[in-house]
Amino acid sequence: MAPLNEDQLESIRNERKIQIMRAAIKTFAANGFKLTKISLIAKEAGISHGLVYHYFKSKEEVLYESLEWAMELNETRKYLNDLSKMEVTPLEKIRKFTKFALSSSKSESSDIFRIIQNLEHTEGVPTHILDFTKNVGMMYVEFFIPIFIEGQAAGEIIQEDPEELVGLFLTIISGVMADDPDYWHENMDRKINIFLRMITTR
Amino acid sequence: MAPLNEDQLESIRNERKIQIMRAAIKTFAANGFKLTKISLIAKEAGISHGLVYHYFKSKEEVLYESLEWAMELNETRKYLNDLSKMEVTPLEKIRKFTKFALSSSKSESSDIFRIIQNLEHTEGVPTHILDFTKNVGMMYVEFFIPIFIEGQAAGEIIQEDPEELVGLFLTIISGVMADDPDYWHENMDRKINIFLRMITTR
Amino acid sequence: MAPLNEDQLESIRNERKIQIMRAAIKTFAANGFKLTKISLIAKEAGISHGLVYHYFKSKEEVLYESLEWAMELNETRKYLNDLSKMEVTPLEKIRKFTKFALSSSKSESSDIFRIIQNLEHTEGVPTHILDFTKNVGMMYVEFFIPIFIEGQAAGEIIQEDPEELVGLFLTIISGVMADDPDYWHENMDRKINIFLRMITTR
Amino acid sequence: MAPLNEDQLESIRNERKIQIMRAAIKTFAANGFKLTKISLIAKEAGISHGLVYHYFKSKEEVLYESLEWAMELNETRKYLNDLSKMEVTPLEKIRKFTKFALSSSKSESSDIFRIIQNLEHTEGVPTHILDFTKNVGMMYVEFFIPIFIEGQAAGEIIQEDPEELVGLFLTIISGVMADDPDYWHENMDRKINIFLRMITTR
DNA sequence: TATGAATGAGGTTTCATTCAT
DNA sequence: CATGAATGAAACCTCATTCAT
Repeated sequence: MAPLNEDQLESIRNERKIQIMRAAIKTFAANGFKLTKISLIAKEAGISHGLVYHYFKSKEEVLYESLEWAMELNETRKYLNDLSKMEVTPLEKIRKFTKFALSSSKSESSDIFRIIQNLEHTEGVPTHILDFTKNVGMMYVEFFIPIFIEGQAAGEIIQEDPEELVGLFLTIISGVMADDPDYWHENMDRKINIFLRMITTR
Repeated sequence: MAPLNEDQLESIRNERKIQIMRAAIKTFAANGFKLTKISLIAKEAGISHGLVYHYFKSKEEVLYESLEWAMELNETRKYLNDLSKMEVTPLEKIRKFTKFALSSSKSESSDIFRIIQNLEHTEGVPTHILDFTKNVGMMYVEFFIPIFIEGQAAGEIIQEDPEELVGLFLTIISGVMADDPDYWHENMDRKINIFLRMITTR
Repeated sequence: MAPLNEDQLESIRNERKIQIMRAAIKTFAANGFKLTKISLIAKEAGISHGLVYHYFKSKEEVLYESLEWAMELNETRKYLNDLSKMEVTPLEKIRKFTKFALSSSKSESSDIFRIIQNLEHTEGVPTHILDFTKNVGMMYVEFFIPIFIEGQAAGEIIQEDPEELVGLFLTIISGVMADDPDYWHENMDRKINIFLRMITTR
Repeated sequence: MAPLNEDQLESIRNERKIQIMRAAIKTFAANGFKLTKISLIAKEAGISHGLVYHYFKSKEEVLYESLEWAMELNETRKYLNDLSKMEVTPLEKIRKFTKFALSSSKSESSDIFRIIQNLEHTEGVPTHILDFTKNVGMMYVEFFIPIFIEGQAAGEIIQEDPEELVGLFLTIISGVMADDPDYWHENMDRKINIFLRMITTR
C-alpha cells in the first residue's frame, strides 16, 4: 500500500508534537525543568519516552519549543490584544487583566509564568532560553506602561513613576501566580479590588 | 589528656548538628528539596557527606529537623515578638514587618519561606512536614489578625474582613519573597509604601 | 497502465536490494558492524530506514547478504582473474596486486577488507558470518601460493616456505589496509618497492 | 574510630584508580572507545559501575587518564630506553624492537597501539586526546630516525630517505599489531627476518 | 565521631526493530 | 513496495545511602 501522503504525515507529526508540548508545558510548570522527567511528559502525553526524542532532540529542546509554541497561542497574549481594543478605562483594563491572569491559574497561561519563574531561578539554563523569558517579561511591561500612563492622565492611577508602578504590579502578579494560584479563586473580585487599591487614586 | 565528658560530647554533637542544619536551610532554600544534594549541604557545612548520616537518618529528616530548629530561633519569630511590644501604630508594625521580610531576603529568615513554598509545590512530601509548614503559615496569620483589627479600629486600615486582608497581605508577601527577592532592594521604602496602599485608608 | 509483471517487480526488488547492499558495504566499512546504524545505511541508500527491513530481516542479515553480494562482483576478485591471465612475471603480478589493493583503499574493494577485519575483532559475530570471512581469506591465500612458487622458480622470490611468505604478505597488506589507507597514496610506487624487498631476491 | 589516615586513603585511591585504568586499557583495546561500556570496565575491574565515576568524571576522562598512565609505565617506552643504551648494531636494535613489539601483543603495550589506532579512525574524539595520540606516534618516529641513519652509515640499511623508511616500518608494525597479534607468535624470528629484509641491504 | 569508598536505583538519550497506513 | 511513527532495551551518568576503617 502506498505510504501516508505528506499531508497526513504532516498532520500526525503536528498533532503528536502538540500533544507532547502540551504535556511538557503542564509538567514543566508543575515540577520545574530539572525535576521534570521525560518519562513523565511521555506518560502525560500518552506515548513512550522514546517517541519524545523522535520529535525533539533533547529535553532542553522540548522546553524551548514548547515555550515558543505556548506563547504563540497563549491566551494571555490574545487577551492583551483584545484588551487593547476594548472601550473601557485604563484602570478597567488593568482590572480585567488581573482577573484574567489570576482566574486562568491552573490553566496553560499561568503554566508559562511558572516555567519562566522556575527558569530564572535555575542554574545552567542556556542563553537562548533565558533570552526568551526576558522577552516575554518585556512584552508585558511594554504593554502596560502606556495603559498606566493613560490611567494617570485620567486621574485613576497614582502619580508615581509609571515604570516603577508597572514593575511592582507585574512582580506581584507573577509572584502570586507562581505561588498559590488557587488562593484567588474565592471572592476573586473583592480580592482584586483590594489588591488594586495599591495603584488607584481615591 | 582526659577524655571529653558527656556534656562536652553532647555539646560537640549539638554544634555539629547546628552546623549541618544551618547549611541545610541555606541549601534547601536555594535549590528546593529534591534538587538539594546532600553533598552540597556537607560542603556548605564544611564536613564530609558521610557525616550527615551520623546526625540524620535521611535527607528528609535533615529537612524536617532543620526546619524545626530554624523556626525555633527564627529571627522572624523574634522580630514578631519584638514588634508586638513596640509602641508604634498597628500600620507601622505592618510596615516594619514588610520591610523586614523583604529586606531580609537572601538571609536566613527568608530561607524558611522559600523552603516552605517549595515544599507546597512538591509532590511526595511526608505529612508531618506538610503539617509543619501549615503551622508556620497559621502562626503568621494569627499574629497579624489582631494587629489588623487594631489598625482598623485606629482608622489606619480599611474596613474589610480582617482575615481576608491578612490572607491577602501574607499571600502577596510570601509570593514575592519566593519570586524575586532582589527586586525589592532598590527604593524599598517607596515600593513598600505603594504596596501598603492596598490596605491603608487614605 | 498495466501493472508491472513479475519480472519487472523482481527486477525492482533486486535493484533496491543492491542499492541497500552497496550503501551497507560502504557504511559498515567506515564504522564497523556495531557502530553502523541502520538509519545511516538507509540515508546512504537514499531510502527510509523502514524499507531496509522489507529486504532484510535484521542488521546482521544486511551484513551477511551484503558481504556475499560484494564478494561476488568484487573488483578484487575480477582483478585476481585478470591478473592470473596477464603475461607478466610472478613478481610483477604481486606488485600489481599490491598496488591495486593499496590504491583502491577508500574504494569498494578495500571496504570488504575492512569489514572482515572489523568482524574478526568483534565479539558475538554469528558463525556463518565468521565462516564467510575465513573463506575470503583462504581464497587469497590459495590464489597467491602458486604465484609465489612460480616466482621462486623464476628466482624472483626468496626461497622460504611459500605458505609462510604468502601469509606474511597478506597479513601485512590487510593490516595496513585497515589501518591507514591514505598513508600509501603518496609515493606509492617507491613505498611498494621497498615493501616488496621483503620477499624479493636481490 | 578515627577515619583512615591520608596515606591509607591515598593508597586505596591510587590502587583503585590503577585497577580501573588497567581494566580500561584492556577493554578499550578490545572494543574501541565507543563500544566500550563503562559497565564492562567496571566488571573487568571487579567494581560497580558507579565507582568508576567516583574516580573519573566521564568515559572520556577514563580513556585519557588511562592512556597517560599506561604510557608512563609503558614497557615499550622503557624498552626503547634500554635499547638506546645497548651495545648492538642499529639493525639489531630494530630487530629487537620489532620482536618486542610483536611478542608483547596481547599485553598492555600493544593495547595502547590498538586504542590509538581506534581513536584515529573514530569521529568526535576530543582534541586533547588526539594530541596525545599524535605525540605518541611522534615519539617513535623520533626515536628511530637516528637509529636508521646510523644503520645506513653502517651499511646495514638501504639508502632511502630515513624518514620514509621509519614511516613505512612503523606503519606496518602498528598495522599488524592492531590487526592480528597472534599471527606472529609462531616462528616469530623467521617472520621478523623476512619482514626486515624490506629495509636491510644484502 | 569522621571520612570517603562503594553500591545501585533512576534519569537522559540512542537506535534496532515493528507496524499502521 | 514504501514511509516514518512508535516502542523499549540498553548505555551514560548522578546521587542518596551504606559501610569499612
